[in-house]
Amino acid sequence: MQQVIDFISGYIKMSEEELHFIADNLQFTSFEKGEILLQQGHILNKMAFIIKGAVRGYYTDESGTEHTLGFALENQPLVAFDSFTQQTPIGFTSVALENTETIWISQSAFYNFLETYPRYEKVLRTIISEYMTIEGEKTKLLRIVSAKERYKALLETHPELVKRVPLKYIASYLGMTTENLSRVRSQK
Amino acid sequence: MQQVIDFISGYIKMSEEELHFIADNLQFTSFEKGEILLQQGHILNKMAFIIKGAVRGYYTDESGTEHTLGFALENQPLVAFDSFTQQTPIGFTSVALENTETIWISQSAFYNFLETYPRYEKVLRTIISEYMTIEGEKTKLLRIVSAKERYKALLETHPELVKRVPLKYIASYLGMTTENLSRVRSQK
DNA sequence: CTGTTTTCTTGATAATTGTCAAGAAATACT
DNA sequence: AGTATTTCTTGACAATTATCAAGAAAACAG
Repeated sequence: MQQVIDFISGYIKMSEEELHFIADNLQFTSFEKGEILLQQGHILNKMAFIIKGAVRGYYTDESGTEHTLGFALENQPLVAFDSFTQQTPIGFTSVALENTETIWISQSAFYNFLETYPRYEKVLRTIISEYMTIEGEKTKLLRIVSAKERYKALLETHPELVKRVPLKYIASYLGMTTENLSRVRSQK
Repeated sequence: MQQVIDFISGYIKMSEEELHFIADNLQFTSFEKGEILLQQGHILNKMAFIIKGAVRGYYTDESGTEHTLGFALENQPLVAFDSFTQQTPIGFTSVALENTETIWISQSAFYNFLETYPRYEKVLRTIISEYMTIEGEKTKLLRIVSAKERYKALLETHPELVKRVPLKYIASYLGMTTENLSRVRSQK
C-alpha cells in the first residue's frame, strides 16, 4: 500500500483526504508463478500496481506463436491504458514470472478519484507521457538490426531484466530465437 | 480549419464558445517537400494537425543511420506527446514527404483550453488511448519475423501508405533494406 | 522535351539467423 | 538429496537477409 502512495507522491503531494480515498479503494491480490494477471482479448475494468514480483507481457499471433512485448517489475503500474479507456479487448496477456503481489483499483473508483480531485489529471498525463517515452525507447531497441547489438543495448539499459528473466523470454522480447541469443551471448 | 473542428467533433459536441477559442489560437504553416516539421533533440512547445500532405517520422541513431518510425497523413495530429508534456527533447525528426499544410496550437493555448473546458480531459484521454492502440499494432507488425509477411501485413492494413510513400522509406519502416523489400514485392 | 537526379530492380556473394537435434546445466519438486 | 522438469548451450545445415555493384525506371527541373 505504501508503495502505491510513494509512487503517486513522486508526482504530487497528496492530501490526507486523497490518501484515504485511494486507500479505501484498493484491493490486494497475489499471483503464483505462472498465473495470469491480464488475458488477451478480455475487457479491462481495473488497473494494477505491482508490489512485488515480475510479470511478462506477450501476445499470441494467428499462428499461435507468442511474442513477448515487455516486462513489469515491482513498483510499476500494470495497465492496458487503451483497453481500460476505450473498453476494447486487451492486446496482450500478462503472466507472473515469479510469485507476484499486486494492488488493483477499479475503473469506477479511478474515474471517481479523477473527477473528485481533478488536479490528478495532470499527474495522469505525466505518467502517460513517461510511459510513451519508455515505449519509444523499446521501439528503437527493436529496430537495431543485428541481434548482438540488440542484446547489448538491452544489457546496458536493463541489466536487471537480463539477470532476472529466463533467457528464452529475453530472446522472444528481442525478436530472436533462444539459440541465437545463446550464441550472441557467448560471443564477447 | 474545418478539418480540425471535424476531428475534435468526432469525439465531443463542441459549443460555439469552445469553437471560437480553438479558432482564435491556431496558426497555419506550409511546408515544402523535404522541409522539417519537428527536429529530433528539440523541445516541443506546440502541437500540429496535418491539413494536407504526408510526413515521415524517423530517428537517427549514434552511427548516423536513419530509422523510419512512422508516417502521418492529412487529418491526423502530429505530436510528440512525451516531449510536449514533459518538456524533454523530441525523440524523432518529422520531414514532409510532399508539400504539406499544417495547423499548430501552442502549449500554453492548449493547456489554457483544457483548464477552461475540463470536459476535454476525457477527449484527450480517448485520443491518447487510441494512439496507444495504433502504436501497439505497429509494435506487433515489427515483430513479424519474415520480411515478406511484414510487408504483406502492412499492405493489408495500410495500402494507402504503400502507394503513397517511396518504397525506400517503407523498407526502413519495416526494418529491412530497400533491396530486400524490392525482392519481397516481386515474389507473389 | 531533355537531361539530371532520385528511386527501384536485379545479380552475385557473404553474413546472419533460423531450424532441428542432442546433450549439459540449472531449477523445481517431493 | 535425488529425480524430474525446465532452461540453456552447442553443432550442422538450410534459409533469409545484407552488402556491393550496376543498370532500368520514374520523377523532377529548366
